[in-house]
Amino acid sequence: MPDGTATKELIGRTALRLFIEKGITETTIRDITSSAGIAVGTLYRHYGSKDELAWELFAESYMTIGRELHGIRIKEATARSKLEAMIRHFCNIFDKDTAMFTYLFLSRHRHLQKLTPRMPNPYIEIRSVINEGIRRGEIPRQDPDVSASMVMGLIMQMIDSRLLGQRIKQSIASLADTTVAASLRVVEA
Amino acid sequence: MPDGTATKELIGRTALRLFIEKGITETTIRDITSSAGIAVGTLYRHYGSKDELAWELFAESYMTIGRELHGIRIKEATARSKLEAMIRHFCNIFDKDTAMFTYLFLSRHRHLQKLTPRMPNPYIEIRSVINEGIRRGEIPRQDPDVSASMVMGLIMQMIDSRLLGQRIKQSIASLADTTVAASLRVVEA
Amino acid sequence: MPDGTATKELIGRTALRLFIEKGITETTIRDITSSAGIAVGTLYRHYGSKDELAWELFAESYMTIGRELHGIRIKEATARSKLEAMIRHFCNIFDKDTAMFTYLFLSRHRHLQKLTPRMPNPYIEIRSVINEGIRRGEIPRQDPDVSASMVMGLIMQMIDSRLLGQRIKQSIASLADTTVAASLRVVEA
Amino acid sequence: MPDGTATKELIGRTALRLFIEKGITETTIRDITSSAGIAVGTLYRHYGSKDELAWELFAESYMTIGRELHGIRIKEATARSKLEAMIRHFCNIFDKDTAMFTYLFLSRHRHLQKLTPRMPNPYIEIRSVINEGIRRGEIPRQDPDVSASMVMGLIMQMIDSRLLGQRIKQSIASLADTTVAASLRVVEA
DNA sequence: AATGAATGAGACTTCATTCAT
DNA sequence: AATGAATGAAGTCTCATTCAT
Repeated sequence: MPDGTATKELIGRTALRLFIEKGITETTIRDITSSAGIAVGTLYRHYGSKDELAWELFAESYMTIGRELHGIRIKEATARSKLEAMIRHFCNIFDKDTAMFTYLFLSRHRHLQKLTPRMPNPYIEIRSVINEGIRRGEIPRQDPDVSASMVMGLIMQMIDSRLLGQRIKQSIASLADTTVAASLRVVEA
Repeated sequence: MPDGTATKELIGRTALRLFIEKGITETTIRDITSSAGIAVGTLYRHYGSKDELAWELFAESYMTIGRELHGIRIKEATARSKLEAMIRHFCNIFDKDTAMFTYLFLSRHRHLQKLTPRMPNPYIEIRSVINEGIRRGEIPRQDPDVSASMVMGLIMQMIDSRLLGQRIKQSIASLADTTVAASLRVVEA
Repeated sequence: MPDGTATKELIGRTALRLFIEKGITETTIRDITSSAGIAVGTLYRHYGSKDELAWELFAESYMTIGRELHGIRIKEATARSKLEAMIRHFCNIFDKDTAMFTYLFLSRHRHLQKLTPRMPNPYIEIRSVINEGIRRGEIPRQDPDVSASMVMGLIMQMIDSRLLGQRIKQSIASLADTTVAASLRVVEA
Repeated sequence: MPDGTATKELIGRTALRLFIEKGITETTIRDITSSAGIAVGTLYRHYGSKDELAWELFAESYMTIGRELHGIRIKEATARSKLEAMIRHFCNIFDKDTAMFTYLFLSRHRHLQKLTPRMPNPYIEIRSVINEGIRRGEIPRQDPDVSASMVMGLIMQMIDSRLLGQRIKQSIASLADTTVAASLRVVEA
């Protein structure tokens, strides 16, 4: 029963790789289909347009991470342990699905404005951790948006460094430790 | 009255604005020329191609900032004062020429690999500050590349927050204070 | 229970409607099958191609009308009564199966050259009426092709007016009277 | 001074010919440009799209004829002379620019709904002649819309006969005489 | 220096048709 | 008989670049 699901996944996987390698605009539909070994028309049976393909690839992963961070926030007890678990989770995802994570990182500016408040959202989860930490007296009073941004900045930079890959050769584990430590220092003053 | 220069500057200014608004690939030569009120052919008298225009716009500003940070590094006395002056310098540039800074931020991934080691380079300057700080015992022993990356991450995130402009409404001055403080905490442990 | 026939008719009916609404070229196979609630492959079991479908729909109705007009020509006695009966017959068909008639009207230029002399043909019937009328002295000597064309012109225009529907809101019955009268005046001089 | 006007006219002329020969939808952009001996991009410098090209070709001629009929209506004295002059004018246009007239005839259904009430309009002129004729007692009381439609029907059929060209070989002059006579009979009862 | 009409490769997308199930 | 995923040729349109004026 060739229900097409396998083909759709093949297309998604192939597109992801090419979008990362060359950029979304620079990747043509024919790049994707010939790389995937399918006909052009087949792509359009599964995705309405190139834009829709790019967006679906983004939104799916973005919301998945949002949901996972939400799970961590609920499960862990303290602000410290939540933040640490979240950052380590980012590292795990990066290790397990570098391509997906890289795509999220590189294409976020293109897609961010299409997100609706209802969608699961990693940034909101981090801010909530800080908010709750302040309320419980675990961390000093501070602007939760500024702090959440800075924590995100540290994580993003970790990825940036790996992607450009020129300057930092650390293992992802040691980067995790360093980033956790830095994040806690930034948040706890 | 070298009016060729004025035209070239007009083109550069116009292109910069459009590149930021729509992205480089999404901006057409005709977008630029009609916005600037000139003919298509005129653009090609001043820039060899669209790629060259995008690169020249990037490299010029990137190297200027590199030179300015170099000046700060030489002038200031301590690692602390150097880092603080550098971050405040970034804020000043952002205030004075937001468009240029935004363009650098958004297009860096496209251009970074074209940089040669000989070119003035903001990142190198920050790393040098940390390196020297360690050697003089002003800050603890640490991986200068990791630390420089994290400081850059904080600065980049500040810009990111302003550009997406959804979450942070702080004045750039107050962001400067916060970023300086966070950077020092990250570096000094 | 020959259910293949029912499906074929469903396809024909659906295609007819869409061909009228959007034009033949502008109607896609998928438009037809999804409108009819069947699979694409099913259409091709009943019609060899889209062109064949369009032609079959045309030819079937065109020849039916030709045969009916032939019946009228044989049954009625005078040129006057034949012409009147024929025009009223057109009006009846229009009322009973507007879709089919509209399709004939709109697609005739595309199909007319595929007609062979052997096929039943409404125009030939009208010309024969005029020819016979002249021979019997019922109507003045005149070019039967020109006159038949003009009578067809009046009928076609009646449909045209209804289809574009902007200018004439008369009931089809009252249009019949007027058209009959005008046709007789055109033919009888 | 190659201002491009010549090229635009060349494109229009070529497109008109092909639209008539093959139909609008069936004529491709490449058909037009290779027939005209120009590049694809050149067509798009002069016409925004294929639809716009088809419409511009239609509207221009349609309104010109509307304006010319208006001139006739004002210049001639009686309903009879006006109608006769108008029908002869149609014949003259057909002789002088058969291609344009043919195009108007074949593509009218596609374009008619884009006409606005403000545009010069041949049908309106014919109806006005009948309206005024009734008011002055030159022709009997009758529905001006129905009569105008029937006159248009006779004219259209004359073209139809020439285009399909199978049945009528009369010179356009003799068709004019016949059509004038028939029209007057239709209108004057 | 400036102009802008012309170029044509190449992008995205559609759609009639096939065929394994 | 019916299904619908897959095909790929062909369509429309864009756009960086050139060049005669």
